[in-house]
Amino acid sequence: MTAAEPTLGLRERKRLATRRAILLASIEVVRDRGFEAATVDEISRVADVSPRTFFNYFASKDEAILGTGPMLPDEAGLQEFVDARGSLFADLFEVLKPGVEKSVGDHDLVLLRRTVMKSEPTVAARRMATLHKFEFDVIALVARRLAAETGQDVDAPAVRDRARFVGLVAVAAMRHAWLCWMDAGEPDAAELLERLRWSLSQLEQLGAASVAR
Amino acid sequence: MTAAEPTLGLRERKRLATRRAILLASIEVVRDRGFEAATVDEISRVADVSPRTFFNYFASKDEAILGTGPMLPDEAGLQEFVDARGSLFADLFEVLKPGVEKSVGDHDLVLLRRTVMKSEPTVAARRMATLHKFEFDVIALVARRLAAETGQDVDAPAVRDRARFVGLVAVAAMRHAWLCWMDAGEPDAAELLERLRWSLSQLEQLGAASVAR
DNA sequence: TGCAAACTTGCACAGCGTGCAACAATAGGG
DNA sequence: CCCTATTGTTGCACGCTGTGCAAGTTTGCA
Repeated sequence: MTAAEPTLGLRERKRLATRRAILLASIEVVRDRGFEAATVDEISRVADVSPRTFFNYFASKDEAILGTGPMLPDEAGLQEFVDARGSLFADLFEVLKPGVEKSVGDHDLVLLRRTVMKSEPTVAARRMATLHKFEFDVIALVARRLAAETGQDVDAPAVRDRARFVGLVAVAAMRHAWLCWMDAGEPDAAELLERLRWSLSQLEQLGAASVAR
Repeated sequence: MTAAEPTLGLRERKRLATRRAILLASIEVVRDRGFEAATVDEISRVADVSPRTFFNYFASKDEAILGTGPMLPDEAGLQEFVDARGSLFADLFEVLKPGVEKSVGDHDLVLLRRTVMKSEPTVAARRMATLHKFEFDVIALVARRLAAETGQDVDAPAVRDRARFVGLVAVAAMRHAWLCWMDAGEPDAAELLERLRWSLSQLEQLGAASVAR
């Protein structure tokens, strides 16, 4: 589809296959044995690689089980957001969209992760740490936008403060969308995006709103 | 001052002293050696206890270095919030207040933690995981309030959804206040509380607001 | 004084994660 | 087809985290 890889070399294909095998094995073992009892030895055995190879692909057991956090687009996409002048949160939706879509790309992985998250609360807790870098990036991005809007410096205290607030709150809305999506058991990315758009839009109506209908 | 402990027994006092010695030693070692290089053996040596005793007080190295997350008040305080009918976020401030005050009670600890947080980004990231349980509790509490307000069940989908949103956003505001407070280098709890009140109140004005003055 | 409960410590052990060096497989040109 | 450089895999040794257990020590209390 995306004609970027004419024919991935054998080496590349094997690497991707091994990586995916370890990812799937990790979550399967956690599902079957529980998070605490899941060992790298067992995961490696299931994935059919040596324990040493496991650590060639993932820096830690957590990384394989939890996955990495979502990502922001490249500089071009970021600049587009900085220059946009729509509603702040509506524009944020557009810039968050590709990263969210990508993070739920592997269908099997998403389904496995979901069952694990529900039964293993410690996994959900640890996953939070992966959001920290993402939050940091979002805050920096919002600061760029606010600085551009107001002509102030990105390091101006007022900009920093406001960007932090907007960034943190936006990521909170993103997590809200994600949690509700997981809860509802919807498998597709489309529903997640719709929920994300809705959650972000809700931020602008926090003052007026009460409980939903 | 707080006349709750007439005279703490010798045993109790020793326990508290040991606990605090380990806490301080942990952060000092991290400050001096860095987070990665800080070992339990070294921390125990500085705190003058055996490594085994370290784990009698803290379940993990992280717990000693990161501290536990903030806490909600007891059932009486919770019920007060559930029954209150002021602005939701203003009432939330009141119920969050005691936990926040307590979490920054030990002055030396707060100052040490601050310097460590600034120089060791991995510490800040790991600290996020400690917020997960707190967030969960806040969401459950907000659900109780919304259910009481509307006469619906706490498990009604609309209540769950809205409580999740309000809870996540409120914790985001709390983190905003905390981060700005750390940044500003203000040592007292009073400033933190003022910032918390302000951040929570900002939530209600997200739609209208732009960058600060 | 003497007993019970609680605390500390050493020891053995399983698991995580890394550096290193040997070995295997692939890429790519002659 | 072969040779070589590059890249990936594996075993091994090692240090660190965290736990169960049992022996020894300190405190609480009658």
